[in-house]
Amino acid sequence: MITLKKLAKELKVSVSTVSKALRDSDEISLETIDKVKKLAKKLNYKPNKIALSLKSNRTLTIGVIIPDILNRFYSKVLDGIHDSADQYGYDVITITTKESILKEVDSLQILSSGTVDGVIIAMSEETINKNDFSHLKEFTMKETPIVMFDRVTDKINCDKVIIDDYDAIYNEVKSLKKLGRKKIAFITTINDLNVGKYRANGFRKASFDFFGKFDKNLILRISKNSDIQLVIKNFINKNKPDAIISADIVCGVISINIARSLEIEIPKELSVVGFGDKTISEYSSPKLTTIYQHGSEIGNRSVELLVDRMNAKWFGLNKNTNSYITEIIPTLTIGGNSK
Amino acid sequence: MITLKKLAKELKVSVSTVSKALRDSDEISLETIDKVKKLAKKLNYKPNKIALSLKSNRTLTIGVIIPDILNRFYSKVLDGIHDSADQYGYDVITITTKESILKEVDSLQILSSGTVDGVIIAMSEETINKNDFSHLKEFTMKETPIVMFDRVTDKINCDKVIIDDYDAIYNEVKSLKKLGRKKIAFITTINDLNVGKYRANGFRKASFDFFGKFDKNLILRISKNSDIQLVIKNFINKNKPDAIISADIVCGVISINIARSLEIEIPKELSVVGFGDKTISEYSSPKLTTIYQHGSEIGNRSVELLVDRMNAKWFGLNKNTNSYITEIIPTLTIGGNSK
DNA sequence: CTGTTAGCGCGTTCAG
DNA sequence: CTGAACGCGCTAACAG
Repeated sequence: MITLKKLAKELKVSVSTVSKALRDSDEISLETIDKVKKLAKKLNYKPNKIALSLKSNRTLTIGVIIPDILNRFYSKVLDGIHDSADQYGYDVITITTKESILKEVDSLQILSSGTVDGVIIAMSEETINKNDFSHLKEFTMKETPIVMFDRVTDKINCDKVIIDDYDAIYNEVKSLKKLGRKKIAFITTINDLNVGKYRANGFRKASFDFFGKFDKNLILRISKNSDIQLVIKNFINKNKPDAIISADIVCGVISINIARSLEIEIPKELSVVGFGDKTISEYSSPKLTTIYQHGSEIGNRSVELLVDRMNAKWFGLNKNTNSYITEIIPTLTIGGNSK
Repeated sequence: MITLKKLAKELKVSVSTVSKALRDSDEISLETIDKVKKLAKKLNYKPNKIALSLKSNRTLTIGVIIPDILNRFYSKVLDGIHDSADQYGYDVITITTKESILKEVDSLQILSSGTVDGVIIAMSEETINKNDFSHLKEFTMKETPIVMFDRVTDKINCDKVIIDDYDAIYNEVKSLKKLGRKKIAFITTINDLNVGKYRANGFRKASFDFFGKFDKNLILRISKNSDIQLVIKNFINKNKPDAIISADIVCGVISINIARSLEIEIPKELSVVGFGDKTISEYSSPKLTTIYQHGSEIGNRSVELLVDRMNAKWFGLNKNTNSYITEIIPTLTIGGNSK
């Protein structure tokens, strides 16, 4: 590794002269600057980030804690985080909890030993179920800023970024009704998550508002280990809905394909709407009507909020420490089969 | 931030006493050890990783450079990397190149300023197309070990982990023939990638070996911006294959759904095989016959190889510096529609 | 214009 | 048993 010391030795000057020369200090003669820079370039000198961090107490790295990197939504958010972080000059260190609260606690520990300047987190399923946020509470007591997204809780005071799950579904029911649909079903595999509940609530409320009643037979909750394809097939056969809203990212596509195999015409006899993105919608024919979650925007905004907090900390910019922002990223329904 | 210094001040002892006490040194009285540890626990003291790194010249962090985190294959590998890295006690910092050689060069720069102990990389598409590996060559000259996976090149000397793309397709043709298929088609959207070429070559060779000829009309190369669904539909109508092998992760599922919409019975009239994983195969009905890439295993092995090199560097273990390993992870075909 | 000194947080000498 | 001194690589305040 090339260090200032080595350059200094080679040039027979002091370390600080080299340091200053490389930063174009006007305390150093142009001649020396030139000499130093030439050698630095030749030996491909790179200032050691670790040493810089130790001095400045900033690592220019942010930590991201997510439940699962294989979940398409989270990988989209992560992608957005990467993009924005890159723009602001931050590196990203990611840890996945696999939905375990234990790993979440560990992750927070790891990140609180000075490796990152800030943290972005979506809580694990277990954390939500156990309703135990003590590790997060503890973390917010420290000086490292934290931003929560998607899986959030009122119990923790910090900036948050979420999508309007409730409204997304509510509005979907509304426009399906406008298209003349009369028997709208709701299929979910994520009812134990907050987001899943919000979406189900949106559906229930909309059913009341637009149809005057809510038929609970039209909600299909699928448990983790069941044969999704089979369950949906039976459900469609039994209930014959003319529209299906999927609360998650897979059931929409599956429903379309099942319906086709049952000789149901889409969108004539059945509209299918679900969360997803462009790639997901490609998987079915006709394409799924997709509620686009703006995963990358969520990532972008999370980084921006975090950067604001970090700047406030380092540069003492005017940022009210006691008031936190909860930002709601709207969903968008595009394309597909329901027109 | 709680430091040794603060603890020392609080307890009115010297910094080194605190340091030793925390590490159970027998130079320190049990009484003092107890006192120190109690306070450390109370204040939740965590040794500063940055300072440790500066001293030891090790960061216990590995850097990962991948073309795209939204690509399911790479996110699976990344997941495997996370798992193994975690086991070995390493953090993971990830950078995505978005298939740009420029970003790849940058990424390597970023990671070579002391932030990571080792690097795992899959090259960008642009790097491969331009055939320009100088930045990688340069990197291998430094002391930071590097492991390449999936997108690799002979030009660079380092450990590598790849899958047997050629054999995977070759064997697939073989078993489809065994099932009585006579007109096997090959659909690809990734012909400009090495892996795409290997797979196409496997198909070509197998066609010769098992059918005595190769009909190039049965290879469908789809360009980036075309309407995949439409192109495949026309292709099937025109060529009427009785089996389709998809070189990538999307065309298999799409083909099944298109075929169904054309009233083609699967698997009776048409078998469809493609790369993917369990989730992907759920997207079609009947399910896709899936060539499983073992993404996580690739990640696991990459980390293991890297850890070996890093250990060799730090602890001088017996590891031949001049001989590098190329590990081939076999594919596996599971389930689906072709029986 | 250049060099010396100090200090970021830590662990490891070496002296008391 | 305890503390002072040193060095990891770097910058900044202070001397010359």
